[in-house]
Amino acid sequence: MGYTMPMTNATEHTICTNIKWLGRAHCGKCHIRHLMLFAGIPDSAFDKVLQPIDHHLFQPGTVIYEAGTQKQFIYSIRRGLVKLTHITEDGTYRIVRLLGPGTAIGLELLDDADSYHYTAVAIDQVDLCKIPIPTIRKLENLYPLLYERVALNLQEQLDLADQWIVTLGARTAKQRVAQLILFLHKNYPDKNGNFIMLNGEDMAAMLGIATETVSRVIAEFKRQKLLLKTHGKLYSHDDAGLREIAGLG
Amino acid sequence: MGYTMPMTNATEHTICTNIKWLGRAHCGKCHIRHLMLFAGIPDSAFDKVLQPIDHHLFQPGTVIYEAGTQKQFIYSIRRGLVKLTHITEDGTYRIVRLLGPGTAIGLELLDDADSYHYTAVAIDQVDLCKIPIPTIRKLENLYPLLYERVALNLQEQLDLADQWIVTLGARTAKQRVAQLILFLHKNYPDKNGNFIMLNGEDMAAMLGIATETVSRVIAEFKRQKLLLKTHGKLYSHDDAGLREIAGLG
DNA sequence: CGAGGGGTTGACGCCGATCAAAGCTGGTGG
DNA sequence: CCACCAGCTTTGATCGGCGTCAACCCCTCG
Repeated sequence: MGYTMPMTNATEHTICTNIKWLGRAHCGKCHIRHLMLFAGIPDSAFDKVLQPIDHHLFQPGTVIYEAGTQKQFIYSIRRGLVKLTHITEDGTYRIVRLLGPGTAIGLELLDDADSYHYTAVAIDQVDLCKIPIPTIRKLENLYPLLYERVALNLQEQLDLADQWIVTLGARTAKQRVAQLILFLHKNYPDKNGNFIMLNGEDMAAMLGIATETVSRVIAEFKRQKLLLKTHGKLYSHDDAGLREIAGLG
Repeated sequence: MGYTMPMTNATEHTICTNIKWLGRAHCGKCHIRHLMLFAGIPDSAFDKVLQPIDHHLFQPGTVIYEAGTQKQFIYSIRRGLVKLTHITEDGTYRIVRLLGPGTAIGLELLDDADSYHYTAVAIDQVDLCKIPIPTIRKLENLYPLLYERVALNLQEQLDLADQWIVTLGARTAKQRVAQLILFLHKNYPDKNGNFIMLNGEDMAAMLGIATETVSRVIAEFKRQKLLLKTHGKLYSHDDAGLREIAGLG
Protein backbone atom coordinates (compact mmCIF):
# COMPACT_ATOMS: atom_id res chain seq x y z
CA MET A 1 0.00 0.00 0.00
CA GLY A 2 1.05 3.53 -0.66
CA TYR A 3 3.90 2.23 -2.73
CA THR A 4 5.36 4.75 -5.14
CA MET A 5 7.06 3.68 -8.31
CA PRO A 6 10.81 4.12 -8.33
CA MET A 7 10.64 6.15 -11.53
CA THR A 8 7.33 6.99 -13.09
CA ASN A 9 6.36 8.04 -16.56
CA ALA A 10 6.88 11.63 -15.60
CA THR A 11 10.57 11.05 -15.12
CA GLU A 12 11.12 8.62 -17.90
CA HIS A 13 13.28 11.06 -19.70
CA THR A 14 15.52 11.22 -16.66
CA ILE A 15 15.80 7.45 -16.71
CA CYS A 16 17.03 7.50 -20.24
CA THR A 17 19.75 9.93 -19.42
CA ASN A 18 20.64 7.75 -16.45
CA ILE A 19 21.15 4.72 -18.57
CA LYS A 20 24.69 4.26 -19.69
CA TRP A 21 24.43 3.34 -23.28
CA LEU A 22 27.31 1.05 -24.01
CA GLY A 23 26.77 0.70 -27.70
CA ARG A 24 26.58 -2.14 -30.10
CA ALA A 25 26.70 -5.58 -28.54
CA HIS A 26 29.30 -8.01 -29.84
CA CYS A 27 27.37 -11.26 -29.72
CA GLY A 28 30.09 -12.93 -31.71
CA LYS A 29 32.55 -12.22 -28.92
CA CYS A 30 30.19 -12.52 -25.96
CA HIS A 31 31.95 -14.76 -23.46
CA ILE A 32 28.73 -15.68 -21.68
CA ARG A 33 26.66 -16.39 -24.74
CA HIS A 34 26.46 -20.07 -23.85
CA LEU A 35 24.31 -18.99 -20.93
CA MET A 36 22.16 -16.60 -22.88
CA LEU A 37 19.21 -16.76 -25.20
CA PHE A 38 21.49 -17.06 -28.22
CA ALA A 39 23.39 -20.11 -27.02
CA GLY A 40 24.12 -22.33 -29.97
CA ILE A 41 23.55 -19.69 -32.61
CA PRO A 42 26.67 -19.34 -34.79
CA ASP A 43 28.68 -16.10 -34.71
CA SER A 44 28.03 -15.49 -38.35
CA ALA A 45 24.31 -15.14 -37.70
CA PHE A 46 24.72 -11.75 -36.15
CA ASP A 47 26.01 -10.22 -39.34
CA LYS A 48 22.65 -10.87 -40.94
CA VAL A 49 20.31 -9.32 -38.40
CA LEU A 50 17.98 -6.56 -39.53
CA GLN A 51 18.33 -4.34 -36.50
CA PRO A 52 21.30 -4.18 -34.18
CA ILE A 53 21.45 -5.57 -30.66
CA ASP A 54 22.53 -2.95 -28.16
CA HIS A 55 24.05 -3.25 -24.76
CA HIS A 56 22.77 -1.20 -21.83
CA LEU A 57 23.46 -0.60 -18.17
CA PHE A 58 20.76 0.22 -15.63
CA GLN A 59 21.40 1.65 -12.21
CA PRO A 60 19.67 0.19 -9.12
CA GLY A 61 16.05 1.20 -8.90
CA THR A 62 15.62 2.30 -12.49
CA VAL A 63 12.82 1.04 -14.71
CA ILE A 64 13.84 -1.11 -17.66
CA TYR A 65 10.37 -1.17 -19.14
CA GLU A 66 6.93 -0.38 -17.89
CA ALA A 67 3.81 -2.56 -17.92
CA GLY A 68 1.38 -1.68 -20.66
CA THR A 69 3.79 0.25 -22.79
CA GLN A 70 4.20 -0.90 -26.31
CA LYS A 71 7.76 -1.57 -27.16
CA GLN A 72 9.67 -3.69 -29.58
CA PHE A 73 12.41 -5.18 -27.49
CA ILE A 74 13.27 -8.33 -25.61
CA TYR A 75 16.02 -8.02 -23.00
CA SER A 76 18.58 -10.64 -22.15
CA ILE A 77 20.07 -10.21 -18.67
CA ARG A 78 23.86 -10.41 -18.55
CA ARG A 79 24.44 -9.32 -14.98
CA GLY A 80 22.42 -8.21 -11.98
CA LEU A 81 18.94 -8.86 -10.66
CA VAL A 82 15.68 -7.69 -12.20
CA LYS A 83 12.29 -7.68 -10.48
CA LEU A 84 9.02 -7.93 -12.37
CA THR A 85 6.52 -5.85 -10.47
CA HIS A 86 2.82 -5.20 -10.47
CA ILE A 87 0.76 -2.54 -8.77
CA THR A 88 -2.93 -3.20 -8.18
CA GLU A 89 -5.48 -0.45 -8.58
CA ASP A 90 -5.65 -0.03 -4.83
CA GLY A 91 -1.92 0.55 -4.64
CA THR A 92 -0.85 -2.91 -3.50
CA TYR A 93 2.66 -3.55 -4.71
CA ARG A 94 3.71 -7.09 -5.56
CA ILE A 95 6.78 -8.67 -7.06
CA VAL A 96 5.92 -11.48 -9.43
CA ARG A 97 9.36 -12.74 -10.30
CA LEU A 98 13.04 -12.17 -9.67
CA LEU A 99 15.35 -12.83 -12.59
CA GLY A 100 19.06 -13.02 -13.06
CA PRO A 101 21.74 -13.60 -15.70
CA GLY A 102 20.82 -15.80 -18.63
CA THR A 103 17.13 -14.98 -18.47
CA ALA A 104 15.28 -13.16 -21.22
CA ILE A 105 12.52 -10.76 -20.20
CA GLY A 106 9.73 -9.29 -22.25
CA LEU A 107 9.15 -12.58 -24.07
CA GLU A 108 5.41 -11.95 -23.86
CA LEU A 109 5.87 -9.65 -26.84
CA LEU A 110 6.60 -12.68 -29.00
CA ASP A 111 3.14 -14.08 -28.47
CA ASP A 112 -0.22 -12.66 -27.71
CA ALA A 113 0.85 -9.45 -26.15
CA ASP A 114 1.44 -6.12 -27.75
CA SER A 115 2.68 -4.63 -24.52
CA TYR A 116 4.69 -5.72 -21.52
CA HIS A 117 2.73 -7.49 -18.81
CA TYR A 118 4.78 -6.26 -15.88
CA THR A 119 7.13 -3.46 -15.02
CA ALA A 120 10.79 -4.52 -14.93
CA VAL A 121 13.00 -2.74 -12.43
CA ALA A 122 16.74 -3.13 -11.82
CA ILE A 123 17.52 -4.21 -8.25
CA ASP A 124 21.26 -3.83 -8.32
CA GLN A 125 23.37 -2.73 -11.25
CA VAL A 126 21.97 -4.50 -14.30
CA ASP A 127 23.72 -5.19 -17.52
CA LEU A 128 21.61 -6.36 -20.44
CA CYS A 129 21.28 -6.73 -24.18
CA LYS A 130 18.34 -5.13 -25.93
CA ILE A 131 17.14 -7.26 -28.80
CA PRO A 132 14.63 -5.94 -31.36
CA ILE A 133 11.68 -8.24 -32.07
CA PRO A 134 12.35 -8.34 -35.82
CA THR A 135 15.87 -9.55 -35.08
CA ILE A 136 14.48 -12.41 -33.00
CA ARG A 137 12.01 -13.30 -35.74
CA LYS A 138 14.72 -13.33 -38.35
CA LEU A 139 17.03 -15.49 -36.24
CA GLU A 140 14.17 -17.86 -35.42
CA ASN A 141 13.59 -18.43 -39.10
CA LEU A 142 17.26 -19.02 -39.77
CA TYR A 143 17.91 -21.12 -36.68
CA PRO A 144 14.90 -23.05 -35.34
CA LEU A 145 17.12 -23.86 -32.37
CA LEU A 146 16.19 -20.40 -31.12
CA TYR A 147 12.58 -21.54 -30.72
CA GLU A 148 13.81 -24.13 -28.28
CA ARG A 149 15.86 -21.57 -26.42
CA VAL A 150 12.82 -19.35 -26.07
CA ALA A 151 10.66 -22.25 -24.93
CA LEU A 152 13.32 -23.28 -22.42
CA ASN A 153 13.41 -19.77 -21.06
CA LEU A 154 9.64 -19.72 -20.70
CA GLN A 155 9.68 -23.11 -19.02
CA GLU A 156 12.29 -21.93 -16.53
CA GLN A 157 10.25 -18.88 -15.69
CA LEU A 158 7.16 -21.02 -15.31
CA ASP A 159 9.03 -23.28 -12.91
CA LEU A 160 10.09 -20.21 -10.97
CA ALA A 161 6.55 -18.87 -10.81
CA ASP A 162 5.24 -22.25 -9.64
CA GLN A 163 7.91 -22.51 -7.00
CA TRP A 164 6.93 -19.01 -5.89
CA ILE A 165 3.33 -20.09 -5.44
CA VAL A 166 4.23 -23.22 -3.52
CA THR A 167 7.05 -22.03 -1.27
CA LEU A 168 6.49 -18.31 -0.84
CA GLY A 169 2.73 -18.10 -1.05
CA ALA A 170 1.50 -19.87 2.04
CA ARG A 171 2.18 -20.75 5.68
CA THR A 172 3.48 -18.52 8.46
CA ALA A 173 5.49 -15.37 7.92
CA LYS A 174 8.58 -16.88 9.53
CA GLN A 175 8.45 -19.95 7.32
CA ARG A 176 8.02 -17.82 4.23
CA VAL A 177 10.92 -15.55 5.04
CA ALA A 178 13.11 -18.60 5.66
CA GLN A 179 12.02 -20.02 2.31
CA LEU A 180 12.76 -16.71 0.65
CA ILE A 181 16.32 -16.66 1.94
CA LEU A 182 16.87 -20.23 0.79
CA PHE A 183 15.35 -19.23 -2.52
CA LEU A 184 17.64 -16.21 -2.93
CA HIS A 185 20.66 -18.27 -2.03
CA LYS A 186 19.76 -21.08 -4.38
CA ASN A 187 18.80 -19.03 -7.39
CA TYR A 188 21.04 -16.01 -7.16
CA PRO A 189 24.19 -16.87 -5.22
CA ASP A 190 27.37 -14.86 -5.58
CA LYS A 191 30.69 -16.59 -6.12
CA ASN A 192 31.34 -17.04 -2.41
CA GLY A 193 28.02 -18.62 -1.64
CA ASN A 194 26.54 -15.46 -0.19
CA PHE A 195 23.28 -13.95 -1.32
CA ILE A 196 22.02 -10.43 -1.81
CA MET A 197 19.70 -9.28 0.94
CA LEU A 198 16.82 -7.34 -0.56
CA ASN A 199 15.24 -4.42 1.21
CA GLY A 200 12.25 -5.00 3.44
CA GLU A 201 9.72 -3.54 1.05
CA ASP A 202 10.77 -5.89 -1.75
CA MET A 203 10.76 -8.97 0.45
CA ALA A 204 7.32 -7.99 1.72
CA ALA A 205 6.14 -7.57 -1.87
CA MET A 206 7.46 -11.01 -2.75
CA LEU A 207 5.78 -12.70 0.19
CA GLY A 208 2.59 -10.70 0.42
CA ILE A 209 3.16 -9.69 4.05
CA ALA A 210 3.88 -6.39 5.81
CA THR A 211 7.36 -4.86 5.80
CA GLU A 212 7.35 -4.66 9.58
CA THR A 213 6.75 -8.37 9.79
CA VAL A 214 9.64 -9.03 7.44
CA SER A 215 11.85 -6.81 9.54
CA ARG A 216 10.90 -8.57 12.77
CA VAL A 217 11.63 -11.99 11.34
CA ILE A 218 14.91 -10.97 9.70
CA ALA A 219 16.02 -9.27 12.90
CA GLU A 220 15.23 -12.44 14.83
CA PHE A 221 17.19 -14.57 12.37
CA LYS A 222 20.18 -12.26 12.77
CA ARG A 223 19.99 -12.54 16.54
CA GLN A 224 19.89 -16.30 16.27
CA LYS A 225 22.93 -16.21 13.98
CA LEU A 226 20.95 -17.79 11.19
CA LEU A 227 21.99 -14.79 9.11
CA LEU A 228 25.41 -13.16 9.07
CA LYS A 229 26.30 -9.96 7.30
CA THR A 230 29.30 -10.52 5.05
CA HIS A 231 29.67 -7.22 3.29
CA GLY A 232 27.21 -4.52 2.32
CA LYS A 233 24.06 -6.30 1.22
CA LEU A 234 25.75 -9.68 1.06
CA TYR A 235 24.83 -12.18 3.73
CA SER A 236 25.61 -15.79 4.52
CA HIS A 237 23.08 -18.05 6.16
CA ASP A 238 22.72 -21.21 8.23
CA ASP A 239 21.21 -23.50 5.67
CA ALA A 240 20.23 -26.35 7.97
CA GLY A 241 18.75 -23.99 10.53
CA LEU A 242 16.65 -22.13 8.01
CA ARG A 243 15.53 -25.33 6.31
CA GLU A 244 14.37 -26.52 9.69
CA ILE A 245 12.32 -23.37 10.20
CA ALA A 246 11.00 -23.44 6.64
CA GLY A 247 9.53 -26.85 7.35
CA LEU A 248 11.90 -28.86 5.15
CA GLY A 249 13.45 -30.59 8.17
CA MET B 1 -2.37 -30.58 6.13
CA GLY B 2 -3.16 -34.22 6.44
CA TYR B 3 -4.18 -34.21 2.81
CA THR B 4 -4.33 -37.62 1.22
CA MET B 5 -3.78 -38.11 -2.47
CA PRO B 6 -6.89 -38.99 -4.42
CA MET B 7 -5.23 -42.05 -5.91
CA THR B 8 -1.71 -43.02 -4.98
CA ASN B 9 0.90 -45.17 -6.62
CA ALA B 10 -0.46 -48.17 -4.83
CA THR B 11 -3.69 -47.97 -6.75
CA GLU B 12 -2.27 -46.89 -10.05
CA HIS B 13 -3.34 -50.10 -11.63
CA THR B 14 -6.88 -49.37 -10.57
CA ILE B 15 -6.63 -45.95 -12.14
CA CYS B 16 -5.68 -47.44 -15.43
CA THR B 17 -8.66 -49.71 -15.43
CA ASN B 18 -10.80 -46.73 -14.52
CA ILE B 19 -9.67 -44.79 -17.52
CA LYS B 20 -11.93 -45.21 -20.45
CA TRP B 21 -9.59 -45.71 -23.31
CA LEU B 22 -11.30 -44.31 -26.32
CA GLY B 23 -8.73 -45.35 -28.85
CA ARG B 24 -6.88 -43.67 -31.61
CA ALA B 25 -7.43 -39.94 -31.88
CA HIS B 26 -8.53 -38.55 -35.21
CA CYS B 27 -6.61 -35.30 -35.31
CA GLY B 28 -7.52 -34.87 -38.94
CA LYS B 29 -11.19 -34.75 -38.00
CA CYS B 30 -10.88 -33.04 -34.62
CA HIS B 31 -13.44 -30.26 -34.64
CA ILE B 32 -11.70 -28.32 -31.89
CA ARG B 33 -8.20 -28.60 -33.25
CA HIS B 34 -8.06 -24.88 -33.92
CA LEU B 35 -8.08 -24.45 -30.15
CA MET B 36 -5.52 -27.12 -29.46
CA LEU B 37 -1.79 -27.50 -29.56
CA PHE B 38 -1.92 -28.67 -33.15
CA ALA B 39 -3.77 -25.68 -34.53
CA GLY B 40 -2.43 -24.88 -37.96
CA ILE B 41 -0.83 -28.25 -38.57
CA PRO B 42 -2.22 -29.82 -41.75
CA ASP B 43 -4.30 -32.99 -41.57
CA SER B 44 -1.81 -34.88 -43.65
CA ALA B 45 0.84 -34.47 -40.95
CA PHE B 46 -0.79 -37.02 -38.72
CA ASP B 47 -0.24 -39.82 -41.18
CA LYS B 48 3.48 -39.42 -40.73
CA VAL B 49 3.79 -39.56 -36.95
CA LEU B 50 5.96 -42.22 -35.41
CA GLN B 51 3.71 -43.11 -32.54
CA PRO B 52 -0.04 -42.72 -32.44
CA ILE B 53 -1.95 -40.11 -30.47
CA ASP B 54 -4.56 -41.67 -28.22
CA HIS B 55 -7.68 -40.29 -26.71
CA HIS B 56 -8.53 -40.86 -23.04
CA LEU B 57 -11.22 -40.07 -20.52
CA PHE B 58 -10.53 -39.49 -16.83
CA GLN B 59 -13.16 -39.56 -14.13
CA PRO B 60 -13.30 -36.82 -11.46
CA GLY B 61 -10.57 -37.19 -8.88
CA THR B 62 -8.34 -39.52 -10.85
CA VAL B 63 -4.65 -38.88 -11.38
CA ILE B 64 -3.56 -38.17 -14.95
CA TYR B 65 0.10 -38.27 -14.13
CA GLU B 66 2.14 -38.07 -10.98
CA ALA B 67 4.98 -35.69 -10.11
CA GLY B 68 8.40 -37.25 -10.42
CA THR B 69 7.38 -40.14 -12.58
CA GLN B 70 9.16 -40.53 -15.85
CA LYS B 71 6.78 -40.68 -18.72
CA GLN B 72 6.84 -39.93 -22.37
CA PHE B 73 3.60 -38.10 -22.96
CA ILE B 74 2.25 -34.59 -23.27
CA TYR B 75 -1.50 -34.22 -22.79
CA SER B 76 -3.75 -31.82 -24.60
CA ILE B 77 -6.97 -31.06 -22.73
CA ARG B 78 -10.11 -31.30 -24.84
CA ARG B 79 -12.72 -30.99 -22.12
CA GLY B 80 -12.88 -30.60 -18.36
CA LEU B 81 -10.68 -29.04 -15.69
CA VAL B 82 -7.31 -30.30 -14.55
CA LYS B 83 -5.50 -29.21 -11.39
CA LEU B 84 -1.74 -29.30 -11.03
CA THR B 85 -1.01 -30.15 -7.43
CA HIS B 86 1.94 -30.28 -5.12
CA ILE B 87 2.34 -31.77 -1.68
CA THR B 88 5.11 -30.47 0.54
CA GLU B 89 7.09 -32.82 2.75
CA ASP B 90 5.08 -31.71 5.75
CA GLY B 91 1.84 -32.63 4.04
CA THR B 92 0.76 -29.17 2.92
CA TYR B 93 -1.36 -29.50 -0.17
CA ARG B 94 -1.28 -26.74 -2.75
CA ILE B 95 -2.78 -26.28 -6.19
CA VAL B 96 -0.40 -24.53 -8.53
CA ARG B 97 -2.57 -24.16 -11.59
CA LEU B 98 -6.01 -24.90 -12.96
CA LEU B 99 -6.18 -25.70 -16.64
CA GLY B 100 -8.94 -26.19 -19.14
CA PRO B 101 -9.58 -27.02 -22.80
CA GLY B 102 -6.92 -26.02 -25.29
CA THR B 103 -4.09 -26.24 -22.79
CA ALA B 104 -1.26 -28.73 -23.06
CA ILE B 105 0.13 -30.18 -19.84
CA GLY B 106 3.38 -31.99 -19.21
CA LEU B 107 5.28 -29.61 -21.49
CA GLU B 108 8.17 -29.63 -19.02
CA LEU B 109 9.15 -32.95 -20.55
CA LEU B 110 10.13 -31.11 -23.73
CA ASP B 111 12.85 -29.19 -21.93
CA ASP B 112 14.99 -29.74 -18.94
CA ALA B 113 12.85 -32.22 -17.15
CA ASP B 114 12.87 -35.96 -17.38
CA SER B 115 9.86 -36.23 -15.13
CA TYR B 116 6.67 -34.32 -14.47
CA HIS B 117 6.97 -31.42 -12.07
CA TYR B 118 3.50 -31.66 -10.60
CA THR B 119 0.74 -34.18 -10.20
CA ALA B 120 -2.16 -33.63 -12.58
CA VAL B 121 -5.61 -34.57 -11.31
CA ALA B 122 -8.96 -34.44 -13.10
CA ILE B 123 -11.47 -32.18 -11.33
CA ASP B 124 -14.54 -33.03 -13.34
CA GLN B 125 -14.74 -35.43 -16.23
CA VAL B 126 -11.69 -34.83 -18.36
CA ASP B 127 -11.22 -35.67 -21.97
CA LEU B 128 -7.73 -35.45 -23.40
CA CYS B 129 -5.31 -36.51 -26.08
CA LYS B 130 -2.12 -38.28 -25.10
CA ILE B 131 0.73 -37.29 -27.36
CA PRO B 132 4.05 -39.19 -27.31
CA ILE B 133 7.15 -36.99 -27.08
CA PRO B 134 8.71 -38.44 -30.25
CA THR B 135 5.57 -37.49 -32.12
CA ILE B 136 5.89 -33.89 -30.94
CA ARG B 137 9.55 -33.84 -31.92
CA LYS B 138 8.81 -35.16 -35.36
CA LEU B 139 6.01 -32.67 -35.94
CA GLU B 140 8.19 -29.82 -34.67
CA ASN B 141 10.78 -30.66 -37.27
CA LEU B 142 8.25 -30.85 -40.04
CA TYR B 143 6.24 -27.81 -38.95
CA PRO B 144 8.19 -25.14 -37.02
CA LEU B 145 4.81 -23.53 -36.40
CA LEU B 146 4.43 -26.08 -33.64
CA TYR B 147 7.32 -24.45 -31.79
CA GLU B 148 5.28 -21.29 -31.68
CA ARG B 149 2.22 -23.16 -30.47
CA VAL B 150 4.25 -24.67 -27.64
CA ALA B 151 5.73 -21.29 -26.72
CA LEU B 152 2.28 -19.72 -26.78
CA ASN B 153 1.01 -22.43 -24.46
CA LEU B 154 3.89 -21.84 -22.07
CA GLN B 155 3.34 -18.10 -22.20
CA GLU B 156 -0.33 -18.54 -21.37
CA GLN B 157 0.49 -20.75 -18.43
CA LEU B 158 3.07 -18.26 -17.25
CA ASP B 159 0.48 -15.49 -17.41
CA LEU B 160 -1.86 -17.68 -15.41
CA ALA B 161 0.77 -18.39 -12.79
CA ASP B 162 1.63 -14.70 -12.51
CA GLN B 163 -2.01 -13.77 -12.17
CA TRP B 164 -2.27 -16.40 -9.46
CA ILE B 165 0.57 -14.80 -7.52
CA VAL B 166 -0.85 -11.31 -7.84
CA THR B 167 -4.56 -11.88 -7.33
CA LEU B 168 -4.82 -15.03 -5.23
CA GLY B 169 -1.65 -14.81 -3.20
CA ALA B 170 -2.16 -11.83 -0.94
CA ARG B 171 -4.63 -9.72 0.99
CA THR B 172 -7.54 -10.83 3.16
CA ALA B 173 -9.29 -14.17 2.87
CA LYS B 174 -12.52 -12.55 1.72
CA GLN B 175 -10.79 -10.60 -1.02
CA ARG B 176 -8.98 -13.69 -2.21
CA VAL B 177 -12.09 -15.81 -2.36
CA ALA B 178 -13.83 -13.07 -4.32
CA GLN B 179 -10.89 -12.95 -6.72
CA LEU B 180 -10.98 -16.71 -7.04
CA ILE B 181 -14.63 -16.70 -8.07
CA LEU B 182 -13.98 -13.97 -10.62
CA PHE B 183 -11.00 -16.00 -11.80
CA LEU B 184 -13.03 -19.18 -12.19
CA HIS B 185 -15.74 -17.34 -14.04
CA LYS B 186 -13.34 -15.57 -16.35
CA ASN B 187 -11.12 -18.49 -17.21
CA TYR B 188 -13.46 -21.45 -17.13
CA PRO B 189 -17.02 -20.30 -17.80
CA ASP B 190 -19.67 -22.67 -19.06
CA LYS B 191 -21.87 -21.72 -21.99
CA ASN B 192 -24.45 -19.97 -19.80
CA GLY B 193 -21.95 -17.81 -18.00
CA ASN B 194 -21.94 -19.94 -14.88
CA PHE B 195 -18.84 -21.33 -13.28
CA ILE B 196 -17.96 -24.58 -11.56
CA MET B 197 -17.76 -24.28 -7.80
CA LEU B 198 -14.78 -26.25 -6.51
CA ASN B 199 -14.85 -28.04 -3.20
CA GLY B 200 -13.57 -26.25 -0.12
CA GLU B 201 -10.35 -28.17 0.11
CA ASP B 202 -9.35 -27.26 -3.44
CA MET B 203 -10.21 -23.61 -3.02
CA ALA B 204 -8.22 -23.54 0.21
CA ALA B 205 -5.30 -25.18 -1.60
CA MET B 206 -5.46 -22.57 -4.31
CA LEU B 207 -5.53 -19.65 -1.89
CA GLY B 208 -3.30 -20.96 0.84
CA ILE B 209 -5.92 -20.50 3.56
CA ALA B 210 -7.91 -22.88 5.78
CA THR B 211 -10.91 -24.78 4.42
CA GLU B 212 -13.08 -23.46 7.26
CA THR B 213 -12.25 -19.92 6.26
CA VAL B 214 -13.22 -20.66 2.68
CA SER B 215 -16.48 -22.16 3.85
CA ARG B 216 -17.31 -19.16 6.01
CA VAL B 217 -16.65 -16.69 3.22
CA ILE B 218 -18.54 -18.67 0.59
CA ALA B 219 -21.48 -19.11 2.98
CA GLU B 220 -21.50 -15.37 3.59
CA PHE B 221 -21.44 -14.65 -0.14
CA LYS B 222 -24.40 -16.98 -0.61
CA ARG B 223 -26.33 -15.23 2.14
CA GLN B 224 -25.63 -11.88 0.52
CA LYS B 225 -26.85 -13.25 -2.82
CA LEU B 226 -23.45 -12.67 -4.37
CA LEU B 227 -23.51 -16.34 -5.29
CA LEU B 228 -26.49 -18.28 -6.59
CA LYS B 229 -26.61 -22.00 -7.12
CA THR B 230 -27.74 -22.76 -10.65
CA HIS B 231 -27.49 -26.50 -10.85
CA GLY B 232 -25.26 -29.02 -9.15
CA LYS B 233 -21.85 -27.42 -8.88
CA LEU B 234 -22.72 -24.63 -11.26
CA TYR B 235 -23.13 -21.17 -9.78
CA SER B 236 -23.77 -17.69 -11.07
CA HIS B 237 -22.35 -14.65 -9.32
CA ASP B 238 -22.82 -10.93 -8.86
CA ASP B 239 -19.85 -9.64 -10.77
CA ALA B 240 -19.98 -6.03 -9.66
CA GLY B 241 -20.50 -6.99 -6.04
CA LEU B 242 -17.61 -9.39 -5.98
CA ARG B 243 -15.33 -7.00 -7.84
CA GLU B 244 -16.13 -4.44 -5.19
CA ILE B 245 -15.15 -6.85 -2.43
CA ALA B 246 -12.07 -8.01 -4.30
CA GLY B 247 -10.84 -4.44 -4.28
CA LEU B 248 -11.28 -3.77 -7.99
CA GLY B 249 -13.90 -1.12 -7.28
C1' DC C 1 -32.30 -46.13 5.67
C1' DG C 2 -27.89 -45.76 7.41
C1' DA C 3 -23.11 -44.38 6.97
C1' DG C 4 -19.79 -41.22 5.63
C1' DG C 5 -17.70 -37.29 3.71
C1' DG C 6 -18.04 -32.74 3.01
C1' DG C 7 -19.92 -28.23 4.40
C1' DT C 8 -21.26 -25.09 8.28
C1' DT C 9 -20.87 -22.89 12.47
C1' DG C 10 -18.99 -21.67 17.11
C1' DA C 11 -15.26 -20.62 20.57
C1' DC C 12 -10.80 -19.39 21.40
C1' DG C 13 -6.09 -17.93 20.97
C1' DC C 14 -2.39 -16.44 18.33
C1' DC C 15 -0.28 -14.41 14.38
C1' DG C 16 0.46 -10.61 11.84
C1' DA C 17 -1.46 -5.89 10.02
C1' DT C 18 -1.49 -1.37 11.40
C1' DC C 19 -0.18 2.95 13.54
C1' DA C 20 3.41 5.24 15.76
C1' DA C 21 7.96 6.45 17.16
C1' DA C 22 12.74 5.86 17.80
C1' DG C 23 17.31 4.06 16.05
C1' DC C 24 20.65 3.30 12.15
C1' DT C 25 23.21 4.09 8.16
C1' DG C 26 24.85 5.37 3.90
C1' DG C 27 25.25 9.31 1.21
C1' DT C 28 25.78 14.37 0.67
C1' DG C 29 27.69 18.58 1.14
C1' DG C 30 30.04 21.77 3.89
C1' DC D 1 36.69 14.62 7.84
C1' DC D 2 32.67 15.44 10.08
C1' DA D 3 27.76 16.74 10.57
C1' DC D 4 23.55 16.20 8.91
C1' DC D 5 19.65 14.27 6.70
C1' DA D 6 16.42 11.08 4.31
C1' DG D 7 15.09 6.74 4.05
C1' DC D 8 15.16 2.33 5.92
C1' DT D 9 15.11 -0.78 9.80
C1' DT D 10 13.78 -1.86 14.27
C1' DT D 11 10.74 -2.12 18.06
C1' DG D 12 6.44 -1.40 20.74
C1' DA D 13 1.32 -1.45 21.50
C1' DT D 14 -2.98 -2.67 19.97
C1' DC D 15 -6.50 -5.14 17.67
C1' DG D 16 -8.78 -7.69 14.05
C1' DG D 17 -8.52 -11.72 11.15
C1' DC D 18 -7.99 -16.28 10.59
C1' DG D 19 -6.09 -20.89 11.97
C1' DT D 20 -7.35 -24.55 14.90
C1' DC D 21 -10.22 -27.81 17.34
C1' DA D 22 -14.61 -29.50 17.82
C1' DA D 23 -19.40 -30.30 17.18
C1' DC D 24 -23.20 -30.63 14.21
C1' DC D 25 -25.67 -30.66 9.91
C1' DC D 26 -26.79 -31.91 5.31
C1' DC D 27 -26.44 -34.24 1.11
C1' DT D 28 -25.13 -38.21 -1.47
C1' DC D 29 -24.57 -42.71 -2.35
C1' DG D 30 -24.65 -47.33 -1.29
